[in-house]
Amino acid sequence: MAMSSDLFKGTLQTIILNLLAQNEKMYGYEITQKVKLITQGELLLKEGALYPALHKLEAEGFLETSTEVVDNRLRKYYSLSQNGEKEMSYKLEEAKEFILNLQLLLNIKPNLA
Amino acid sequence: MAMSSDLFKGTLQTIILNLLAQNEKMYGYEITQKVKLITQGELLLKEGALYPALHKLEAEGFLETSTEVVDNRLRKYYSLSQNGEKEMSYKLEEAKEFILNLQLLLNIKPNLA
DNA sequence: AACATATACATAGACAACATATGTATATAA
DNA sequence: TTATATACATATGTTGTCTATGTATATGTT
Repeated sequence: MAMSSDLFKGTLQTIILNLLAQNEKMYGYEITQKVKLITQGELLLKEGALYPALHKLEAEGFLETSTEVVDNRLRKYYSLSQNGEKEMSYKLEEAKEFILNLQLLLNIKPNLA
Repeated sequence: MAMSSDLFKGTLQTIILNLLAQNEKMYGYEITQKVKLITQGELLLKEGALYPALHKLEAEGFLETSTEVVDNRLRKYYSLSQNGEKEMSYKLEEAKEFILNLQLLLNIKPNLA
């Protein structure tokens, strides 16, 4: 990643799982571009961070893969397994708690609701 | 730290600087208790994380120290230097950006305003 | 009196995450 | 022809935090 330094450490898995929850199936390069788009270029997800994270999530049984060849280039699609959906829900709640606590600690106005 | 896993990685310096911006001077143990109180025990700041972080911030010139003896026990008070105040402002803005981007990526409703 | 817990500092070593750098390969734009 | 975009992957290094350990005093419990 880049720019905002290492604040995103620890959130990468949550981000990946959440994107896959919203998109059904995605391939690695697509994820990097999606993240870049959503954050307007402020977060640049590097291959050295992404691919090991994907492999780990797959090894843990949270992701399933299928490959396609497009324009003579390989695409490895990832999608959430059932366990992956559970893990995603869990990590999302955890992230919400994290954000609230961080806002409290930094004295930032928290979400109204 | 504990509980919410390693989500807080990368935010510790920002948290410390911000607490010192709000409290003028604090000692290490006090910081751990303050964090525990604010997060209702969800974030437990460990000495192995806190003290190295304080030493690093001091070495970088962001913190100044003074010692006092209370009840025969040493207290090492930390306070923000001028550079520390600047750094705090910078890191706070960075943290706000981070939270917004994270909320966007996780499809969580961001702060209204 | 003995023991555990709270207060208060500190460091050594392990681990995990992410960054940097590098590698392969095809397609397209300049 | 060269650079950039697409698309995968891994080896190595750095860094932050955690675990564990150490010292020492004060207080609360049994």
